[in-house]
Amino acid sequence: MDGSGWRPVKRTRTFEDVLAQIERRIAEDGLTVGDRLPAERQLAEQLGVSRSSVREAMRVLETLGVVSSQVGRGPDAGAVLTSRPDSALTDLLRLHLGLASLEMREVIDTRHMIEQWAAAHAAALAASGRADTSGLTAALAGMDAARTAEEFVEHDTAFHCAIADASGNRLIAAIMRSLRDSMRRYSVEAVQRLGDTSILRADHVRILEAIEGGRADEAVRAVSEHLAHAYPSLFPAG
Amino acid sequence: MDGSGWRPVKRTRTFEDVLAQIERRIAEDGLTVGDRLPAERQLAEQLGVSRSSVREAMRVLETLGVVSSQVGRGPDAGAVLTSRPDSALTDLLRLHLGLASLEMREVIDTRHMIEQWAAAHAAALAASGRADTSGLTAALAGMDAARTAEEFVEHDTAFHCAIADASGNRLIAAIMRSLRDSMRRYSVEAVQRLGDTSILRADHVRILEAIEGGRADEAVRAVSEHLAHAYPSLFPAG
DNA sequence: ACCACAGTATGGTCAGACCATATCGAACCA
DNA sequence: TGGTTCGATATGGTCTGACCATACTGTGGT
Repeated sequence: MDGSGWRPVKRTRTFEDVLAQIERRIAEDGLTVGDRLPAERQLAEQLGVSRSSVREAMRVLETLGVVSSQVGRGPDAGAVLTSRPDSALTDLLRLHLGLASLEMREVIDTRHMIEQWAAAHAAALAASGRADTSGLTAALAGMDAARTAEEFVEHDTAFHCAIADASGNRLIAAIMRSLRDSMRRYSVEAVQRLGDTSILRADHVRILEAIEGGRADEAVRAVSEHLAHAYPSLFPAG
Repeated sequence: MDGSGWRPVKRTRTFEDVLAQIERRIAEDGLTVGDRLPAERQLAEQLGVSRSSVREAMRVLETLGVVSSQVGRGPDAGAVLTSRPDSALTDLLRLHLGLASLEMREVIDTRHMIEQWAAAHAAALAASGRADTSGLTAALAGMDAARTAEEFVEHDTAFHCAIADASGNRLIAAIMRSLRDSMRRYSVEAVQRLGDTSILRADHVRILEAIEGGRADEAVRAVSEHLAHAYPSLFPAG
């Protein structure tokens, strides 16, 4: 070890530096959704790095759902700040499920937790007239019109995501969407195994009425029993 | 429109193609944590793309906590499959909070939800002797020894993350860790405002005893009242 | 007023070079 | 035989410069 001091144990890669700079600018300049970042070449020159490094930083930001890149020219082109945590969470779940570092059981338990919370809070908001339940009835109609398990699951997903939306918490809604996206195949198989969806329909109506009636406890119970109906193998005790 | 078929509405960028190929190989070859991906140059040649595109794909995978890159040579060098969803989630939350597309209230409500769930399930596991609560007592001791709000919050975070770990759900534990990381500053301020931490300590003991005693309902109540004590402004009704 | 077309700024991609790091291996010495 | 030294090599990290595809911008002609 030399006496002139320590070099950091972990080197800082250039793109990480670029990331930090961009994050700093977002905070200092108060940038928000819709604002544009400088062009890649311009950013590279400003920061004294190569365009490759800037691009790698952009890939990270894009992966995290913070920017969206558009080619071409004009006001809509370039890297625009957005807020799409959904796809980031979905990718994360899908890849970690693929690596077998997460099990489906964990995903479904998480969904169960969120589902109950969202239903309770949506009901509480509805009780004071601040919940939008139009998406729920629309999804219900979609399920009735569905001709395949895939279609059914699509609208079922929309129904449950609408509950999360109605709960007023965007983080929980984003997690819900990602959970449903990453377990789509599993859900389709569950519906196919079940065959008859009339029980699920009755559950959905019960959930919807509990939420619109502002009865949070009843909504939680309804959600819980609904999941037991949809995945009987995971909730053996009922 | 030409008669020879459609071009996709959305172009597929090269690095997205690389990502799909890598994901396919993970699934087909049954790769898992600890396995190595081919070297960047080799992968580029195999897929017929430039190294830049491979590198951008690597940045994405690294961002999602799926690979970890090491320079040098030997068995540990190169891109190794890992499973670190925590930092990915933390980055995601931090950036979206920075963009003001998420509010602290939403984060704390989510934490409240997870905290209750984790406490209940940790208690249930403890009732059948399958929960490891050693991390809880260690964190408790750490809080007693803390001399600053920062130190206290650090061990407090460890305590609550240990509950999530003891719940046996890695996804929920990862979310918990990310939530706490992204609200660290807020927690420190809350503790400083509070001044006296003896109430929090009593809460923690109560939570720990409820979990170790396998009393899930009591654990949920204890957690809820604990959060009300820690953030009185957010839970006005008690 | 409209349209056609060249100009241009943007991201997307590639090729090739060089650097820093860490291991491997052979040559060399004790 | 055993250890050390030092070059070879494989790896990711970075930079440069070029070219392409895309989509707006502005100009000029009708």
